[in-house]
Amino acid sequence: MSEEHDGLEGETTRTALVSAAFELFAERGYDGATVADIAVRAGVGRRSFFRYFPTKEAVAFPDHEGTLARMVAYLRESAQDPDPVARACDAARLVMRMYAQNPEFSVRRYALTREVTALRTYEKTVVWRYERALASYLDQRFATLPDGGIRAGVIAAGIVAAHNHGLRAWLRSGAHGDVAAAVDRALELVRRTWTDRGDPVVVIARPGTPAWRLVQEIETAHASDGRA
Amino acid sequence: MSEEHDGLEGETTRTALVSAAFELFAERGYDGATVADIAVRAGVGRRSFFRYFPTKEAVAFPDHEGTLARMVAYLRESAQDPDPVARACDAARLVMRMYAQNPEFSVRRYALTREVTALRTYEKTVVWRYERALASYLDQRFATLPDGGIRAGVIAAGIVAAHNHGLRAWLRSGAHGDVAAAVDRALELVRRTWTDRGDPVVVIARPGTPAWRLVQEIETAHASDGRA
DNA sequence: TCGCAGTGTGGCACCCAGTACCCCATATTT
DNA sequence: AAATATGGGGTACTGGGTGCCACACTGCGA
Repeated sequence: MSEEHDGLEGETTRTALVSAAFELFAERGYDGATVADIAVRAGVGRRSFFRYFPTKEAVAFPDHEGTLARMVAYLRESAQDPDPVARACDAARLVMRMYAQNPEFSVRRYALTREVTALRTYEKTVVWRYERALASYLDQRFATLPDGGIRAGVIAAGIVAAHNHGLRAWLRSGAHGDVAAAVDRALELVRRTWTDRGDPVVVIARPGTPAWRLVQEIETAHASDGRA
Repeated sequence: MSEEHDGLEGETTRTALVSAAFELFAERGYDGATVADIAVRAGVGRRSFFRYFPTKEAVAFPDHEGTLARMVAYLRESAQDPDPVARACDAARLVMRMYAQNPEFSVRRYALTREVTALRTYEKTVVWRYERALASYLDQRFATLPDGGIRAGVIAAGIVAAHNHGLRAWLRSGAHGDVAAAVDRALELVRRTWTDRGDPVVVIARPGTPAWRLVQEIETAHASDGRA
């Protein structure tokens, strides 16, 4: 137990490892910094590094576990939402917000991830977990639909792709501009094409038909359009 | 140069490494078989293993490099196809056919990949390369569309998800049934929702209108529907 | 026939991530 | 004060991956 702590005890060693890692990655690059180096700078033993992070790559994505847990919780309480696709899009926005909370950190990590193969690989497994969460949620909601499983997988993949497209454009720009707007725009494309718009209604009206009659016709047609 | 060769020389050491690897994986599991073991059984030095495969995981996916190359070539010569989404779906079918060529091998690899984390991770990077190829192709074709980049990414992700859904259903079944049909069904969902169907045509015809007149109306309307 | 490059291979030696095991310090309990 | 849980440190080991060098073979020109 050393004399100098940065303040809080308990959660600090973890964050100390993260900042030490990113310092060293900036100084010597990812491969140039060993786990032993990181542990030394963080003031802990090498062995302790692996108590906090299962692999060296994991230290670069310290906040994804929590976000995934929040997403799963969010989806669990969304079992009754009338528009599952929109709800899944909202769940994806949780990830965007996590990135938006630390723009500088996110941008640095993005740059690092672009150039280090091991981190790109690890990132894919992280993204995969999000996609799986969305897909299994949609799968439940689509249980009664024909090809529900396929739809669920395809839509989940589309949501993740759209979300990441918007997010990465923002990251490439150096976190200038509005992330939420970029992600919203991308997600809206997915939501629009996959939320069931139903069949178009054709009303045949002879001249002289009152307007309220037309409205009534259209509304009853739309009302009977839902599959439920 | 040993006395016993299996026949062909030159390409054989690579395939020898692959079969040695799968033998040992079946006997001792993935982690139980070291690269040195594989090399010994294949009759080559440990160092030579890494001349043929960059990592231990890569030996489990020996045929994906070639398939990716074929997909890229196929897409390169598809620059004029009127229906890019359908073309991208066809490109994805190349992967399905590669799996269908060796059903037993594919099933065994699938089982192995399910239970070994390292292989699942590696598989994601493989899939990622296919998705990137499809996305960049669609991106070129959608260059003039608004949100073309987003569409490209989303559709590519959807195609990959649909393809893998059909493929994995077949693999889980032990390679019984028709892969092509399963993949076609899944891909058709994607193609249908993303190929521009244009606006529906409404023909107003009074009683007595001859049938050829109706057909003519509809066809001219459809002909002027394309964006080109 | 003799070099001589190019290429594929084996054999080290080495680095480092990740793990099993043991030990120690502190805190809590009895 | 002794015993016990707990969390972290240290050590040694396994195994993937790399750099380097030496060696064999092949084909080429002198």
